[in-house]
Amino acid sequence: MSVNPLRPRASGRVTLADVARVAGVSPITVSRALRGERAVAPELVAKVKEAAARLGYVPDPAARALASRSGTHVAVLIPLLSNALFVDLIDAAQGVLRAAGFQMLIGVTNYREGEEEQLLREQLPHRPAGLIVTGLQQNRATRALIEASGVPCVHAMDIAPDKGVHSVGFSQQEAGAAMTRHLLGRGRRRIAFAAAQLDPRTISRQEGWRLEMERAGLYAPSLEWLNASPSSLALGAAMFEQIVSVRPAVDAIFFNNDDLAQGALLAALRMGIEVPRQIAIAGFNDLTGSDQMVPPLTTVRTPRREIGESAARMLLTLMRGGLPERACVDVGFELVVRASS
Amino acid sequence: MSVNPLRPRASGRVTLADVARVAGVSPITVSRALRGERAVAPELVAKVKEAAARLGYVPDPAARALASRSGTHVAVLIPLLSNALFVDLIDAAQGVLRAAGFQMLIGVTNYREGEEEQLLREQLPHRPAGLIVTGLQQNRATRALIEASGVPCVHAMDIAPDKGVHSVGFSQQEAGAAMTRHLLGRGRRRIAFAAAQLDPRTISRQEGWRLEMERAGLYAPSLEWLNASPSSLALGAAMFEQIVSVRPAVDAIFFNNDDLAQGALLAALRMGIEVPRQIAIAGFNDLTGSDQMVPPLTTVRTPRREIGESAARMLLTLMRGGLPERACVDVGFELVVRASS
DNA sequence: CTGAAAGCGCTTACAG
DNA sequence: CTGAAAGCGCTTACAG
Repeated sequence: MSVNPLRPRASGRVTLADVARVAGVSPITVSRALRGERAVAPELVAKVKEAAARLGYVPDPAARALASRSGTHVAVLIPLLSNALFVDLIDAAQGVLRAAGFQMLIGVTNYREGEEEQLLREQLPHRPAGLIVTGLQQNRATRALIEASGVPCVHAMDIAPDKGVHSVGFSQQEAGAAMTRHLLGRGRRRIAFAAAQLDPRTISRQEGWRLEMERAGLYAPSLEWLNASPSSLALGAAMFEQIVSVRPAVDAIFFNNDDLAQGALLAALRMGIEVPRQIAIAGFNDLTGSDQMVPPLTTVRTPRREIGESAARMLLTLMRGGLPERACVDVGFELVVRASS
Repeated sequence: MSVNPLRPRASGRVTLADVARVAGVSPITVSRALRGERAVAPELVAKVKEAAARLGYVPDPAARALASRSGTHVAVLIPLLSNALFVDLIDAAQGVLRAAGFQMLIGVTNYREGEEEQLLREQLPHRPAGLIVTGLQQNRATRALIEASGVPCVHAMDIAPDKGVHSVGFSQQEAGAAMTRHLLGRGRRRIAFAAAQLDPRTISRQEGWRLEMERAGLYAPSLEWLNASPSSLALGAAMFEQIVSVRPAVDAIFFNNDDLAQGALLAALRMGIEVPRQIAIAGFNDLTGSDQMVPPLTTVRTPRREIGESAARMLLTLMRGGLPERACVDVGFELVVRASS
């Protein structure tokens, strides 16, 4: 049992002090050299880095968080893990954040009222270095919490051009309008809007649809089919069956999410209804499988990975005390026209 | 600017010491009373809790982690976020862990060689209170890391009845065998096994299929269709087209994951091949939409939420220093026979 | 059952 | 450019 002189502490863990001893400098100099903070003589930096590497030094995040009052992790709040949309978002953000040395803590609200606020109250004591939240519709208390914490925060998925917040996303309303214009351009007149979940982004898309329908003089409340249940293929199938039976004159349905539209296409198949000859179907998000449907689904491709990356990068800038080029990044969207319309 | 006597610290944060002062006890007593550790006089506990509530005291996780050498979070390592299987797993585990006051940190390996080890090297310095990893096939270095860290660890998805590890899952091989027996029972003879990703659990299922086929005297290497690409509907469609064109005599295909099988069903629809009359299709996992397919998909329902919850509960026991009733929990699986077979 | 002391491993704020 | 001191807010280990 010989004691390795390079690892003097019996506790096992190599600390800053160990590195300092080996490098022949003070602990604070090691701290500064390793973080690249303030000016440290280049030769000392080299000596410190070599010593740290030799000892296999890994900084203790808990000690760092306690001393600096800011952790090395970012908290990300999303509504759902069961929607590929948000999974893509966090997966992309994760990549950027991790490369920069930040951990990511995921909070899921399940679209529950007050859950975002509750999660924040649990998260904030952990001193996250940054925050990414979904959408712009935080309640009063949540906004106050964020503000008071002083933790940099980026809003993902939607954009707020004027407000004093940082956001990355695209105009949900404009996307809803674009799909509606496409269907109108194909000669469809009685275009139903069918949605589930009814989150703020859904409502924005509905607004886009409604404005275009009104402009075309075709809007009617009976074309709106809203269901607050979670989105799913089964629900889409059920909504499709209901719409075609109650309103046989409807000649197109714009579903608010691809899973609904996929379910509708499968229901049409079962019912022997020809798409798009008898009725056009459109979706939203371009989820997995939409290109494989029979017929392939017309939809709006939403660049959620790009949103995740861009939001993470913006947050990185804010966490480093910098100012992002723009406080609001519009990544746009893409109409994907396939055979279902 | 009057100073609130209940919040003496200018820094804003309410600390243990503040609570101790108000309750008229020492800080360590507050610590013990709040954690329910060791015996503290009931009346003191009440006084402390009241003071803590009045001051709105929230323990600082960083300070606690530094002092106790153990964090208040659990690290969970999964292969992919884009597979609903793992999302369900962590979502369920999250619920149990959060209710017990633990945060959850998610690491994604993307099935990359060595990535699990790398993630662990990043995570362990954060002193997680516990670990949940996917499967049982960790490499040597990874197992050594876990062992040396002393952090309690539960393996999810597969089971290890004999080994000295803690596991929650079901027998992947037995599930593969059960589906194969079902297809054989329906009179199918040339049952192909089609798989993507080829992770250890896929290989186990293949083993189950192969053993049953051999027992029936029907095994042939030409029935194995393995593709290391990620699983997707598009890949399932492509594999289906290839199999029926190269081996027209195949009368059933057992796909290793539902997304492949869903893609195959849609491809059959496009090609005008009748399922199950001309060929039977079976999947695995019972993912969203499988019951909506045309025809609905026969599959194996895997209780991943139950696995997540059970693994989290077992870990909770271990983290509290207890010994779980059983080191290996088999949650089983369920054959779901629908019209596609 | 309760507490005074020491310490976890860093960084901040102040000097020089 | 470098460092000695103090402190972040808890818990451990030792007494009594």
